[in-house]
Amino acid sequence: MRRVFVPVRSKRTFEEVSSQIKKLILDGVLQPGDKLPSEGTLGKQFHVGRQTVREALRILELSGFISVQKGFGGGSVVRNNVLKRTSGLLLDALQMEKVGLKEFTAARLLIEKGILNEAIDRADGRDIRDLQRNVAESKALIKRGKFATDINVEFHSLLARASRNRVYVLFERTINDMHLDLRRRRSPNFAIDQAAVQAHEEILDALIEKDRDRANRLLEKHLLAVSKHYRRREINFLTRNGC
Amino acid sequence: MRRVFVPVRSKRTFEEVSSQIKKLILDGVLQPGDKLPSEGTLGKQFHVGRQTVREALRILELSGFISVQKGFGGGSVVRNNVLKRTSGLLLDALQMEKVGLKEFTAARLLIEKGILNEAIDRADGRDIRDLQRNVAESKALIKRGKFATDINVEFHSLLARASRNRVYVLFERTINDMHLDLRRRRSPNFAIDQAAVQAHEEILDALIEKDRDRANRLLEKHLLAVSKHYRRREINFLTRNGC
DNA sequence: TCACATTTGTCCGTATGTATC
DNA sequence: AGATACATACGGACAAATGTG
Repeated sequence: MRRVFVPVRSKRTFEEVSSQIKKLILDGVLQPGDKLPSEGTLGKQFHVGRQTVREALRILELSGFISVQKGFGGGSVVRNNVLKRTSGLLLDALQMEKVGLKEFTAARLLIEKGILNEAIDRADGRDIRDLQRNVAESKALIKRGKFATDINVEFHSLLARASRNRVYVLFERTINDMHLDLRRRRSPNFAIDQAAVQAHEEILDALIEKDRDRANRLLEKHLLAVSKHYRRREINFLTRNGC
Repeated sequence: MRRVFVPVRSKRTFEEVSSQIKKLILDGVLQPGDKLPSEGTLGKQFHVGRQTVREALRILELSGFISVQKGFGGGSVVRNNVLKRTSGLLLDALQMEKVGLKEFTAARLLIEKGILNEAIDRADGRDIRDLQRNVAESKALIKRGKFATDINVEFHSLLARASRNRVYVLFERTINDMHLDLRRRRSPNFAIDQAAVQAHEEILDALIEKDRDRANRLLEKHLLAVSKHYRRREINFLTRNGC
């Protein structure tokens, strides 16, 4: 016998408003691109004040369900940025827990390997072309002596997309956000960008040839090299003031 | 050449307020349990109105950085619920994307296998005892003809904790939330609970004996059986109105 | 370039509900 | 029961942004 009594906690008004709107979005009644009424109009329709509406909109905005713009023709528009927003919050969560480099690397290895194996099975011509273009662009940057950090990180996002699994995409985005946060804490390093693009090229070759073992070996080597580099630099990972 | 121009977007006042408080929390200046000043006091200190403060607090509350209580002695208290909140938002994100059972199962397999392998290396006596107690309690429930869904789900959380990797813990929590959401859509099923606890017991045995191959085989069989059960029942996974 | 309308952003004053002492 | 301190909620007002004519 479980859950006979349901917890009685009276919802605050703005919570009621936000979950009503959220339900409409999840049910597909409101779709991305649809414009919500203005704050004042919403207030009248819900019979609540404008302040209440605003707090509800803040929640929906932070969750990525809507975006808000000021000015003439502005207002709230339904979006599908929930995934994007969430990865930012995940980063906060892991910062709060002061997650270390070892934990991050282990998780990254697992996720990226899973992605790679699915991508080998599922990648189509377009995926391959995008990955090749990514590597080519990165190599061009490197050749001109420029940093290729962002574009190298994007390689992994493209792989995730090729896996055709949106759960992977979400997890990978989180991992990538953590990674970018890590990169941001150190001075740009050309050698690591150079090594990364070379590794990516080799991994992509193995993927195209569907050589699973080689691809996994290369990926593991690549990720461990990156991790080792951070450890050598003694980066305080995911902490702000070194504590 | 990338990112020469940095996006200029003037922060709204409530965003400025919330990120200042958030930074204090992440830096450890404000710690869980600390009480924030009242909304009015905060407004005076930041030189902003109370509504602005309230919108900032809404953001922090949704993110899990604070909790707010009404009444005498109430107010905002610093918390560490970020991880907990985030998994709820992840669920929203995946609902929004209408993720299917196949994607869910693939991701679940990957994460849980990773967790199991780390747990085999890292679980200490206390972890083992907790897992054993979980299985024993579940078996007792089953024996008395009662459902053991919640406690069976908890088995996987305990495994995640034993992996000593908080990134895994977070991902596993997300997977578990999705799973519970799935279970909630169907009538309780005794057979699946019964099969699950048996699988858990076998997996735990293999874990204690550090028999990696057997543990992985058993886990895969267990998770695929669960997935198969849902597919047979033609559950509309992670969608609300069957579309 | 200059109003103008619309909508969000922000502030203030006030009243109510709620939980603790 | 009453006083207190706080969040919650409402309505009014003005500022700022933004597109239109």
